[in-house]
Amino acid sequence: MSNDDQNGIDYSMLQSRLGYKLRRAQLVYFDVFFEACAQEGITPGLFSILAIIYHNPGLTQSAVSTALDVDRSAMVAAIDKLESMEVVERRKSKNDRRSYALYLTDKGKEFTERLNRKVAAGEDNFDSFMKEGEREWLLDLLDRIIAARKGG
Amino acid sequence: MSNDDQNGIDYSMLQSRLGYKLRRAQLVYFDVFFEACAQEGITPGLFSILAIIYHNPGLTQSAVSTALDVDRSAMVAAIDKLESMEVVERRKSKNDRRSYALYLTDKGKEFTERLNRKVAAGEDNFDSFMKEGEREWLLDLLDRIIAARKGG
DNA sequence: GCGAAATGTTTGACACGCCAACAATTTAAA
DNA sequence: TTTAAATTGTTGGCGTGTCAAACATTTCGC
Repeated sequence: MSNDDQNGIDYSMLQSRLGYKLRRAQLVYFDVFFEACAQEGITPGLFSILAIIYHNPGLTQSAVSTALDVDRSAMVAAIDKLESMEVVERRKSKNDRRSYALYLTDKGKEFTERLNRKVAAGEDNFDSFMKEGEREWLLDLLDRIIAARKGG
Repeated sequence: MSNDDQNGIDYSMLQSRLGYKLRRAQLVYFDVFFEACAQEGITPGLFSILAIIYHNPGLTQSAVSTALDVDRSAMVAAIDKLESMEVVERRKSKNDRRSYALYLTDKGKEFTERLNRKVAAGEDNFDSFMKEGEREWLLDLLDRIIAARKGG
């Protein structure tokens, strides 16, 4: 077995580096993910926000940001954009006058469902190299990696 | 089976999205990778460059950039830094007066080997949640994903 | 020999993550 | 109850990384 690719480059030191391989593989799937989202005029990051709000209506911006593990300052421009697209709305919370409760509009719900179908189809369309059951196994292993984040 | 995490958030739409899970997992391993590199005053991107030059001495900057799938303009500052650390040197190519041939210095070879041990140890130290043989399986599957990049 | 392509390089735009502030508000402590 | 500490949304700055375009020098194809 060789450590060369088709260009004759020796990748020995990177061959068994999960950090490197995960990055390259993530870039590949990001393209798939991105292309599906772009068809609906949106980015993968914005889709993940919609996906969270869809199943968790009423969440605050901070709650969404911690759910997705992004900085809450990044949420401002994101919700601004989704609100300008009329798929998300900020409602003033009665309990806490500091925060907003986030909801999808009717248009937003339909938009998110269509987006979800498109993204899922885009990924499934790219799974031809996977053997039976491998996808589920991969998702499970990735979950374990994510869960082991802090001092597993 | 629930789609909630420990905070009671419903992740249904993201639960089986490889694009999302790969990104999260990559972030986790990037931290491991980054920490190991930081101990030697370097970044994961610079390590990958060293790893390529280590096993492929004499490569041009463009060859390294295509091998790592990064823009060749990004190579300039990277090699500048590695040269200032005296681990890499640009030698003028006799055949092609446009390009440089990249080589590791003796110091650079030792540096890269120590770095490689540290990065590998950092990853192995984080593999406790993996079952026997799972790591090889994962690396193989990631390779297939990367190889399927263009029109799989 | 002449036009096309490659190499290293610079530059500018753009996005993104990270961190530090800040005002308004809520919570906890004394 | 008064006061200190924490939270929320928001802005701004800084560093990074990506991407595209341009450029001079040099090489390659015809």
